[in-house]
Amino acid sequence: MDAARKVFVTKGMDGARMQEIADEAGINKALLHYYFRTKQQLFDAIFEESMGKLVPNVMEIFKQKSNFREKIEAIVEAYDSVIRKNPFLPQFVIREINRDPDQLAGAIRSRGFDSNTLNGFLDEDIKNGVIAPITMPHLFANLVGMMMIPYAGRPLLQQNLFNNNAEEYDKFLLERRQVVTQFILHALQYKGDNPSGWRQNVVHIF
Amino acid sequence: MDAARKVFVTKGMDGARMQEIADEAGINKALLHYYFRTKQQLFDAIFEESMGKLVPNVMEIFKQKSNFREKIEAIVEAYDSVIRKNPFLPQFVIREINRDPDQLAGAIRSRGFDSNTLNGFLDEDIKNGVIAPITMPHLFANLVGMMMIPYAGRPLLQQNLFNNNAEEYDKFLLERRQVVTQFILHALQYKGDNPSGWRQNVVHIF
DNA sequence: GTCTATATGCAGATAGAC
DNA sequence: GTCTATCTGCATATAGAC
Repeated sequence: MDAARKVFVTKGMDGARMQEIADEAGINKALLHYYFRTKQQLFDAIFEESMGKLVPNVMEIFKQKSNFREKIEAIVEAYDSVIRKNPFLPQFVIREINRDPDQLAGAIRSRGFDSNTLNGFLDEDIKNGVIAPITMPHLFANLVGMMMIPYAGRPLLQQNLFNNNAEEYDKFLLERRQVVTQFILHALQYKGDNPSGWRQNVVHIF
Repeated sequence: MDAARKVFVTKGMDGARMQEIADEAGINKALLHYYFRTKQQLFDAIFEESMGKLVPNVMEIFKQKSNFREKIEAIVEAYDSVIRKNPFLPQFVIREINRDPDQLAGAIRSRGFDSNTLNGFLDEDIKNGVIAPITMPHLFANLVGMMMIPYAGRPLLQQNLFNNNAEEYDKFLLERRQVVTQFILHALQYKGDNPSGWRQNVVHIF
C-alpha cells in the first residue's frame, strides 16, 4: 500500500505502472496481482483513503467551535496539517476526480457532509453581524482554493514567483496557514464574536 | 488541433488515445501521425497553447492600470474570461505540470513574468497605505486559487456543496468574479486609492 | 494526402512450478 | 506465498498501396 500510494499519487492511475509499484515495494509483479487482483482495485483503495484524508470533517469543527475565528482557524489548520503531510494529495485528487467523476459517489459516501447544516451555522453569524454576508459555497471554495493551489500548482508558482527556488517556496508554504486565516477574517470584516457597537457597520457585498 | 485539444484537455497525456483524437477529427489514425509525427509532439503543441492562455499577461495589466481596484478587477476578469471559455484548462494544466514539471521550462519561456517588477508595484501601494501589507506570492496564490479551484475541483465541490446540481453550480461560477474581487479588496482593507485620512488605520498583519 | 495493413513494444493479468 | 515464464490485448508508430 505504501508503494502504491507513492506511485499512484505522483503518477496518477493512467501514468502508474504495476511494475513500478512492485519495484517500489521490493516484490514481484505477480505477487502484487496476487494481493490486489487488479490495478483498478489497488487504485480504488488508495483513492478512497486519499479522499478520506483530504475531506476533513468540517461538520465536527463547526459544531465544536462556537467562535467564528476559531472555526476558520480550525478548518484552515485541518487542511494545512493534512496537506503538509501529503503534499501531492491536492493534485492527485484534482487529477482523479476529473478523470473519473463517477468514482466520487463511492468514495464520498459515509462522509456526512451536509451543506444545509453548514449553511445554517454561517447564516447565524451573518444574521448576528459577526461577519459580512457570504454563502457557504463561496467561502468554502475560497478557503480550499487558497490552501490547495500552492501545492497543486507548485511547479508553475514556484517557477514564476520564486525563480524556481524550492527553499524559498517551502518557507512560503509555511506562511500560508496564517496568511489565509487572516485573509478570510479580514475579507469578512470579522472583528470579534460580540458584535455590539460595530454590528451596523458591516458592508453588505456578497 | 481542435480534436486533440478536446481529448488531451479532458483525458490528459496519459489517458488520451491517438485513435480517439483521430475519430474526433474524422480522419484516420495514420493520417494523424502523418501530420504530427508523434503523440508527444501533438501534445506539446496543445500544452504550450494552453499555458499561453492560462498565464495572462499580469505585467501588462499592472502597468496599464494605476488604480489598485482596477488592477485586481482586471486580473480577476482576465482569468475569469479565459477559464469560462475553457473550463477544463485548470485541471489540465494542474495535471500536466505535475506529471512532467520539466516541460514548463519550454512552455513558459517568452512569457515575461517578472516577479521583481510585480513586487515593486505592490510594495508601492502598501507603502502608500492603499492596501494592507501582503507579498505578491501570497496575493497571487490567493487570487489564482480562488479562481481556479471551482473549475479544477468541480466534481467534488458540486457534489458536496450543491448536491450535484449542475445548474446551481453554473450560477455559482458566474458569481465568482464579483465575489473574489470583493473578497480580495476587503481582505486587503482597500478603501480607495487616495488614502489620506485613513492611511494610519490599516492593520498590519501579513 | 489518405487509406489499410502491419510491425513493435509494452502493460495488465494469469499459469504453474516451488 | 513467492517466483519465472507467458498469454493477451492494446497503443504508438510505420510501410506501402492508391
